[in-house]
Amino acid sequence: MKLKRTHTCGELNLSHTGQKVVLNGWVDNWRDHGGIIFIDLRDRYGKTQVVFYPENADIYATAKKLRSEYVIAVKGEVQARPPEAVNPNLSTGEIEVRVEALELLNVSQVPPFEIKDYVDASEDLRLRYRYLDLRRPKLQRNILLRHRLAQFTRQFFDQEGFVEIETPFLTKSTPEGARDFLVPSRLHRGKFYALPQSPQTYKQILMVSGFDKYFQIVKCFRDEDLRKDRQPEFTQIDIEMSFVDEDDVMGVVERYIQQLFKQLFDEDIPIPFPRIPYHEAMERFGSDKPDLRFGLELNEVTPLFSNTAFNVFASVVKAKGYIGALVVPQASSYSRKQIEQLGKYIESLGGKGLAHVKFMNGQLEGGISKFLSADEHQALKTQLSLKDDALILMVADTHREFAQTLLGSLRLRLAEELDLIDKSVKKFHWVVDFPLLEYDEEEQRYVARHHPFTSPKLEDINKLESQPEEVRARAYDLIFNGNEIAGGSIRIHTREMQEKMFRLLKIEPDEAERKFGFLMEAFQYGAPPHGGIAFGFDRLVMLIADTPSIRDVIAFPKTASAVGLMENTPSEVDPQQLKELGISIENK
RNA sequence: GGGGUCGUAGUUCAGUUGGUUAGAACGCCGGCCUGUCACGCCGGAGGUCGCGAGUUCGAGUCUCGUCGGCCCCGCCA
Repeated sequence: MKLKRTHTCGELNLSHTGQKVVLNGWVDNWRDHGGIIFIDLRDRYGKTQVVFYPENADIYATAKKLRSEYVIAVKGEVQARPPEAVNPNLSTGEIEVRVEALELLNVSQVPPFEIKDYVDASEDLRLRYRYLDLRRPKLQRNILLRHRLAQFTRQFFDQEGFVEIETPFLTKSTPEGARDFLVPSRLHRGKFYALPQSPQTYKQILMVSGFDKYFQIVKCFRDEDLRKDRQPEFTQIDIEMSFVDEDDVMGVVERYIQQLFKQLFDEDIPIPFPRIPYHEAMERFGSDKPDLRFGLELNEVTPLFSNTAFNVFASVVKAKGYIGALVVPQASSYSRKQIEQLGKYIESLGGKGLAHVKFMNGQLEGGISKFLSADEHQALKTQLSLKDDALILMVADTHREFAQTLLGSLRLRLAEELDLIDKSVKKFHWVVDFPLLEYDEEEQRYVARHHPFTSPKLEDINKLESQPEEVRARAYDLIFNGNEIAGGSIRIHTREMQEKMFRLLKIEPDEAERKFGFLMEAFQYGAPPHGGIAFGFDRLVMLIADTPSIRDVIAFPKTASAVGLMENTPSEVDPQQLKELGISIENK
């Protein structure tokens, strides 16, 4: 390549007029006027219009053949555009480059879709040709934002005295939590490494080592089903600190978020963030990650129906279940069909159904109103402070939290349909006081809600054996506009407590020893009290980039079925490779 | 594992009650054009209607199966 760039395609302006410059880039668009030819040259910094005149026959002949996505180098003089030809939509729109030399660096086939932000292509096609999709300004902006966030993160935690330490990817499979990705060992036939679900145990051991404040921007791997905000490999900002309690960890995180928005976007985020106990979040919003940008809170109405004749509610009351209501104001125009759709939605989530009544002209009508007594009408009216034109949506289920979750999902859907969310608002808050354990019906035992290294609250320790489900954890989740973006806890740091926890989880002592013996052993050599948190980095970037999918902020993501469409992963391997590993494949 | 939804030209889509030769826009190819910038004008090529069965005189359209994309439930300490 003879012509090496002196400038990028985004930086030239009137002040460069008269200068000889060289630009390298891709043909974004071409306009051949017969005599004069315009090319928009594109690189990641922007676009610059270059002009070919017929004077130089050789160059002009080559220019005639230029097509979309050809890679070229041009040399020429920066000239001011005629006033009527200035393009105000382009940062370089006041100038153009009059080409004196042209080097065709590479041609391109006609791309399978146009590399333009205003041209759509299906996502599978864009994933198949990810390198072309990544040429688009929109995706480039996301990737560059991700880069800036990563750089800010390193700078912030460095300034706060944190040490970035790498932990292994070839780790040990653990019984609790997500399914592991396994890596067979060639040197130890029949044995496997596991890719880390998170560097949890390593970072705790680094605390035992005295590193005090650790962070890492690190890949994690979980072999579970995907969602629009979940990929099998994803990135965490992993943080751990010694000699701290909840307030210290939450404090660092609040400063991090505040400075992030200040430095990157000059936005002021007030701290500290509100803290909402888990129980309250469920009661008021039906979610452990409530979106606080709008109201529409849940109302429990179970007691109103203690003697109801309405069978559906009566059976739920009898089973000590939960009946809750959402009151949608000025919604009497909701059509029968729309309400039916909401009912189908509840059923698709596993609910038994959605009951509704309308409040018009001072009384309840429609829906289930005819099954309710006059007293019940009055009680609903009073307790829900009903005003005319309200739509009341009710869900009942024998399982209290499940019913609340259904209403929580309905609440989000209604907010979307009724446009209740002010998208310019940024709401950060903590959810705290999570239950330490939850009962797993399938496994017939308690499992850790967060993870088995989370410390119980001191004041609840005496309930560990008597009322395990009552014990609260020293855990905290950070919620941003209804999305969980970070979660962490104060950890257990003594062998005794850790053993007790494993016993509660019905993990046999010899299994605990095999899987976590190294951690418990480390605790015996002066483990400091410690705690930490981890951010879902991709999710954070996704929310800040305001894009609907985590795939939009990952250079090479997988599809919903965990397939890499560009490189075709996963794929079969050479039988010789399997032989070396001592692995044979069962018939499918 | 379960549910929903989509699949028609290179791309994004339309396609009526099952009925003649499946359309549009953009892109692509050829021609014309010296101030355009999502240039313009003229002409042209381009289709295994995802795949496989079935119903029917006749299927892009209906039925069943299957594959793939996306979304949700389960799952994700």
